[in-house]
Amino acid sequence: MNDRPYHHGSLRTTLLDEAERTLREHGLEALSLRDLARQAGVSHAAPRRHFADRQALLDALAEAGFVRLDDEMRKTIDRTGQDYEARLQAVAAGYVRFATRDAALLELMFGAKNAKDVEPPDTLRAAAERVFTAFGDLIGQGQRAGVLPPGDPERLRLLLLATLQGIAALVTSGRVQPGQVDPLIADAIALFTHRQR
Amino acid sequence: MNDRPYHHGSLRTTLLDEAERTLREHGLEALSLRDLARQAGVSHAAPRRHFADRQALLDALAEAGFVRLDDEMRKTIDRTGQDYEARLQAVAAGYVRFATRDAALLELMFGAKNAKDVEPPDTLRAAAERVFTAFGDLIGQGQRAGVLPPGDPERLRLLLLATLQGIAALVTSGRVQPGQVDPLIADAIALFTHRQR
DNA sequence: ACCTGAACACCGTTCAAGT
DNA sequence: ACCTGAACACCGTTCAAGT
Repeated sequence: MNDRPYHHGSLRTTLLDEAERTLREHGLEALSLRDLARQAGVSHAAPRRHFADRQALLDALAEAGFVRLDDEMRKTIDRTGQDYEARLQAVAAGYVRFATRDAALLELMFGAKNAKDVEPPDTLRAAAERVFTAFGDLIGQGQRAGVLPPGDPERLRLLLLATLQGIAALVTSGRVQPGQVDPLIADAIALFTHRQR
Repeated sequence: MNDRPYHHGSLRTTLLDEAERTLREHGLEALSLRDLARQAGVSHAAPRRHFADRQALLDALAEAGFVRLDDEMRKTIDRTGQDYEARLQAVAAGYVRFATRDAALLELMFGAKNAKDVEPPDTLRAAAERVFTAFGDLIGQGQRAGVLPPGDPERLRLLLLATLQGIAALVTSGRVQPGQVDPLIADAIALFTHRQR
């Protein structure tokens, strides 16, 4: 512990990893720059070199979150076969799982509280964009497959995103049990595909 | 300012009102007990008599939020006529308006971050319950009117709630413009009522 | 019953100085 | 280029004491 060299070497990565863990296990309130520095074995002012301020760290976390979510989504799409409804169900379930496992991170990603007057950096916006594009592609596939109704794909995309986001919020707040998630998603998809149940 | 009596008289209410305003205008981060005390013209330790700690104030805010939301919902229901779809649209729009106007408050109400290990007080749970019951009633009306599909009303209620919560989240995060809200809600309701568009 | 004032242990942020 | 240490202005929380 004390034989650490003067230069940490990978402080930025260490801070981000540790921050993501703290966020997941103890929430945003518990995330302190001084504490992260302590865990990394550097002085409290050292993080300053890598993150201008606390918000910069949070933005970096959000961006990494979008990158990971995008990754997971694309992997899920690759893994599923040609059955569109099964694919949609899998992607939706994956999204909700991410959102509930990393609820505090998702809040950061959707910036409810930081969006007061500060603009998110371009790299964060771009990472978010990629996720939304992936959702758009998924909608397009469904429409071409005739499983989703025709019409403005943008509206369908927003509606699907809203539904998943909402289901995740209900789980996070304890109003829906994790076991209810998959049937709830199936219900939601049934609405979209106009299959009566 | 300085001619204030030793006993404030209505400190609790003053603190809550001021806190709600701060929450709306500057977000949760900006909410400090010491600052509230300062604005109320009392010492920083005075709020302690009314709120055991910061979390107790946040819980009280959340509870007041549920009470107000419940109030608004019931008023909206009373105001609308017999056209069920119009009523549903009005209630949904009202919910989303509340959620976007008081986004930080809604986060408190749905306790994403405080739900780490602390249990919310009974009064808060009860206030939340009343809102969810109102939603359940609304679903029941729709099913009896034959506008909503039959089947488990609980699932429909969760799905509707999730959709509205999700739409609000998209607005709050700036991914949906306020002007897009009403059409988006209309789209969502159309899905529920199985009207093709 | 309600509020004050001092005290304690934390923060984020800044900046001159060290390696 | 990267990190330290002291300093500053804030927090929430506690508690003896005042009215």
